[in-house]
Amino acid sequence: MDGIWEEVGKYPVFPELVEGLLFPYRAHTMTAYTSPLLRTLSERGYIHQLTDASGLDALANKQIIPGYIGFDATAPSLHIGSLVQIMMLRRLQQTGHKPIVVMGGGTTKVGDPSGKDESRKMLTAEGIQANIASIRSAFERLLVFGDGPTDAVMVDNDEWLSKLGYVELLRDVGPHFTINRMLTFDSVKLRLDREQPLTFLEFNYMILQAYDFRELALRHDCRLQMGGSDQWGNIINGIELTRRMESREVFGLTTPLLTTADGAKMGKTAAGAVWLNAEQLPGYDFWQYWRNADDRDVGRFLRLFTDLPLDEITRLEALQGSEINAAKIVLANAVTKLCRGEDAARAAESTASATFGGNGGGEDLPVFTLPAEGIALVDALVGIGFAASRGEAKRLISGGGARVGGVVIASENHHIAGGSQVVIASGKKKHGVLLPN
RNA sequence: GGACAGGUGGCCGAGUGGUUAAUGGCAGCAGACUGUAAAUCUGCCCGCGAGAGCGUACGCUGGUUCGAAUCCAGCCCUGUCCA
Repeated sequence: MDGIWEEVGKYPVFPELVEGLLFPYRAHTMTAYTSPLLRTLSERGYIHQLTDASGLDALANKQIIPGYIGFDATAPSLHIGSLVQIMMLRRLQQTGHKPIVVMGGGTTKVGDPSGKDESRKMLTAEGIQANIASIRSAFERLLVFGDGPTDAVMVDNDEWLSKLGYVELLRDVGPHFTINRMLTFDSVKLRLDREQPLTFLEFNYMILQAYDFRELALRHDCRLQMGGSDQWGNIINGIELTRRMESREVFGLTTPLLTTADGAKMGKTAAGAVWLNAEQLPGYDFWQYWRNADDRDVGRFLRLFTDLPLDEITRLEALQGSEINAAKIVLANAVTKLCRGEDAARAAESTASATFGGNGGGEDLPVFTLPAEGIALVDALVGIGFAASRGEAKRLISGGGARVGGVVIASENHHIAGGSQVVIASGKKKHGVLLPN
């Protein structure tokens, strides 16, 4: 990739375009693209780096582009850190191309060292397959699967990777990689610089991912691999390998590293990741995550994670002061609807407006059983999940953060009477209902 | 296989016999201010216990000591260099 890219500010520049344009062409501006695909991706903020912008633009005008993104199967659900990638596949389909979802059943056995400063524990083959089955549902909401030319397909790279013979792989693929170059990759360098172990197993990840691209080019005539910016190196490897082994030209595109405006990695909260699957995170919490977005993120998130038209988004993100809250509600509703369905979005919104609007809670709040004889406040807080231990619950109370029926409770020994439903809260945002049984 | 350096709470990182449930920073939680935002300030941040206190915890196992994260021995793991 050296020589293709120069950095101007934080955006990559295409030298061949710069010459003709007198000013640095930035990948973020959209004017240079003519294909709906690249125009859309560019306008909505998905593009960070692109291997051959004009080549891909031309190809997208000419044919249906099968494009893929690989997903690890390290957990039973993807979280919203992957949502940009999924949405990008959605855009691909929306603009008339073919999304290929590659589940990393094989590569997850190896483990991608990118962006991780330590190895993660190995998963069993069964665990990986269970995760894949569970992850699948999220894609089915956002992509149309089927047999048509632009229908999405899902494949598992274990299908070909697990059949590879070691010596065969070494002979076919090995000559196309030099250790010298592999050592320069960030994923490797990070570990070496920090003097952290990088196992030979992980070191091979990039080779397998490169092999994937080649395999998909053969099987599905795949022309494009997309991914997060941390995947740039891996993607380039795949492009090179496909060119060298098959003499096929394929393309690569990465998204910007998605962080929130205050610099945090997207999708992590106190309670853990913001999971896409309802089994991992209730719809109300999912909705709240978006409702609580930083002001500065609203426009960006609307473009990336919703299908709202751009002029509408421009209007919403321009709202000033507390009015921006209206845009956040639009954001929360739209994303929740896409990922969880319309009912989930509606339920979450009405619960939120009841809870924060004043009187009582909504039916979407977490619930805990209130025994007839009542319950100690500490136990209720732990039971409903607002505190991890009784000690933590007590600290919450003594810090003035615990409420019963809207009233701050100062006593650690407070006992909630049984018999009638009551809302308890931790702080101003976490609410739950105690229901008599 | 050898030499050297290391393994501390979610992370980073102090601590080299008692005053250490363990400085500090980050992350997190709560309070104030607000708009369910940001920034800022304040408090909290292993478990149990109303409390005095008790129980666990500094890679693992054992030992020395009235007392060990800190000393000793063996082991496991990691890194750097050497073979």
